[in-house]
Amino acid sequence: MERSKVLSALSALAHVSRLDLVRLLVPRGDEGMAAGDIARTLGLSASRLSFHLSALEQAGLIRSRRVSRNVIYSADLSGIGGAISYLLADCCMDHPQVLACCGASARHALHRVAEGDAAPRITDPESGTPDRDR
Amino acid sequence: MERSKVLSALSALAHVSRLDLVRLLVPRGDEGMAAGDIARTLGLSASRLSFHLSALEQAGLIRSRRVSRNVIYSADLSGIGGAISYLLADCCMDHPQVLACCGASARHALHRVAEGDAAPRITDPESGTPDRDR
DNA sequence: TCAACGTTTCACGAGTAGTTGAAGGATGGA
DNA sequence: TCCATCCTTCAACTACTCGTGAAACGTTGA
Repeated sequence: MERSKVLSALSALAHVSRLDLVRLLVPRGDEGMAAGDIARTLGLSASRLSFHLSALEQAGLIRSRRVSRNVIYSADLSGIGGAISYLLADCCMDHPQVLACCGASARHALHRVAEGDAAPRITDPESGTPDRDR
Repeated sequence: MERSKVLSALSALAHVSRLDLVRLLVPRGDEGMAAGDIARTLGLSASRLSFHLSALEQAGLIRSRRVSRNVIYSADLSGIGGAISYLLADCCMDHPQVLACCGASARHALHRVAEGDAAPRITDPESGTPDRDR
């Protein structure tokens, strides 16, 4: 992941509403959530939500698709993972003390990953994602 | 780690000079680096550097100590790790697809951590550091 | 005590991000 | 075609962040 992409991802995440947005969308996976439902859940005005959503989308952390009248937003897990990965690997050089802070739960989950329980595709969005929107 | 702390850590990292600062300091471990040397290395003015350093310190990502006339800055690895850990665990709920993006090296390192080989050596300065700018 | 050095703080101007409310598309149903 | 609904974009404003240069601060050695 390029540095400029990581920087925009970090500044996108450095806002309480947008962090809430990601927290809300990640567990919902590809199913996602309509913008209106998100606004009601988080108590944001439509225009403010739209502003934050487009910031996150431009940073490659979420994606959108239109379904009839609604626009469904879902987390871009590889984008989020890419940013975290940059911090761990390129920025902290996988320093053991940093990794140790990532806790037992991650370790657990990583074991699951190693055993093949991971979600199907992890591939880079740049290459493969075409045109679900516009 | 509290949310407000994570938010300030993220916005501290969301700046090219400060990301460079962390990248510079992490491989130097506790040994750290004097502010003047950092300024020369990164080509920053003294006042600008001081501003960025105090932003990082307030966010809990680095720490400082005075040694004679110099102020030595070093990475706070648990602070950095705590912020990344929040992103992985609290924000992404250790989603396997996010963890999968963190790459083979982190997985390797985490396995080492899980096996109890955690954090014995922290300082590892000149050996393998890929400092592109110096 | 004083000068030199390394670092921080301050004041200022410029640029950018965040919020609000209103207006502007896109879509679906009558 | 018209209207309601859902969402985005725009304009205006405020608040914040960034960068520069100058001054201030703390430490050291003569």
